[in-house]
Amino acid sequence: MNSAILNKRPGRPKSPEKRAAIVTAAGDLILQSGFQHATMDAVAAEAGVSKQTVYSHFGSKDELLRACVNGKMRDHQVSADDLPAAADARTALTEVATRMVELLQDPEVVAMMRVMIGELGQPEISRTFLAEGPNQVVDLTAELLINLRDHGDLQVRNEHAAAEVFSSLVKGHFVIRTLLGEPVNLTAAERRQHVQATVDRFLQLCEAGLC
Amino acid sequence: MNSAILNKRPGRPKSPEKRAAIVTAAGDLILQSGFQHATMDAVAAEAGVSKQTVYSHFGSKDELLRACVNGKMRDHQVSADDLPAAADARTALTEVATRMVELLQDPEVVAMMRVMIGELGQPEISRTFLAEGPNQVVDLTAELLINLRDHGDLQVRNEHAAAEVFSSLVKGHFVIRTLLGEPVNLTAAERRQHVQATVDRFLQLCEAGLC
DNA sequence: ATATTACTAGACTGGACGGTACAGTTTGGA
DNA sequence: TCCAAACTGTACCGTCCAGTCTAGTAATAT
Repeated sequence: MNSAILNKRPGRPKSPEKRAAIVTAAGDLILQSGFQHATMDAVAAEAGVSKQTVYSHFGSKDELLRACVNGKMRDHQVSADDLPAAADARTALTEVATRMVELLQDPEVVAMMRVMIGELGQPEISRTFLAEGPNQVVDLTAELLINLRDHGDLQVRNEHAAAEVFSSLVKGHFVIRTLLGEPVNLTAAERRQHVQATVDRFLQLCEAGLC
Repeated sequence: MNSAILNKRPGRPKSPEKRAAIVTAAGDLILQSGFQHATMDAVAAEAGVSKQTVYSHFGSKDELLRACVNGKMRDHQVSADDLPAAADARTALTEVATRMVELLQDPEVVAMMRVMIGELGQPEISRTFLAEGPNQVVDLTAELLINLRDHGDLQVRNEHAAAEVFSSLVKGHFVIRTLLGEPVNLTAAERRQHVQATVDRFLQLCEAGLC
């Protein structure tokens, strides 16, 4: 049935497992030590696969890396479904800020940002990353702010500017430090404290009409 | 006199001009297209100098790059001298924010950040950059806040946390966008507007006791 | 069973690049 | 003037790496 649909060609089909192993290996290597350190030989070895197999699944290193980045982006993608439903501004914003902090502390996410920033080479890739990552977060936050204004207890002047302020406050000085290699290890308590302070500040700005 | 001090060795002295040309060439190439794209051959060609001369001034590529980064850092260094003297909080903060925005828009600075972030290779270099760059800015801002509290019209709870909030607000969403390759072209008016909004917000937070 | 394709293992090519060697030229100090 | 060292130019070495080739083996569709 399905085989009739999936296999139009005779002979041994390509193993999806091997393909997955290759992508995983490449991802690991990239996030471990950057883009150009992930050689095709290393990928093949790490995936437990011959180099030729790598080239049979992916035509070139570029293609493999693109597939790899796309996969990672899918893994960490945020969408409208992630928006909290609470109409109470403080609760909703606290929830969002917490998720944002978690995201920013995720080593995979950080490594990905680092690679994206360092690799000027593929402008389309970093463009996509920006759109699906940071910009997407701001856009979704703006959406949330509109919801809170319309059906909640928040006053917002310019939702997009406000969303940028909020995300800036959440990011704080952590991101740049992490990107530059200084390990930032927040305890759960510190994370909570930062989130709360951020939400307090943002709410204050909204009340004062400065957002 | 001085020649007796400067030249202990016989023979032709190394040309400082060539040394400078090499560093400049390397800097240009690095900022243009990253770290590993600046090959020694390219540096030599760009500097109008033979490769051997490059190696006579700098023992290795690493050494050249270090010298190069140090030079750039000296060029853009901020120090306590840059702190505004005004006791009026709004004036002083506006001035600082303006300088920060200018710094963040400087293509050289951005390129340097990008290189530092992308190049995990030399931890000491990026560590230094962090300390002399972003961290230094925050520290100096904190110093300014103390001055304003002690001799001015500002209330600040925790000067360091406040400085981080301030710098985060100034940076906003621009930095990450720029780093990811999206050109952010602010008109002078937009820059002024952003600075003013930032200062307004920060002052509001201070008055509310949230900084 | 057979054709067809996937896969392995390893040798290989070609180009890029860091660094060296060397022969000859220039430049400055003593 | 003469020596020592800085330069140039070019050839060269070793290494790394993307990508290819080959010969043999394993799996699967017909």
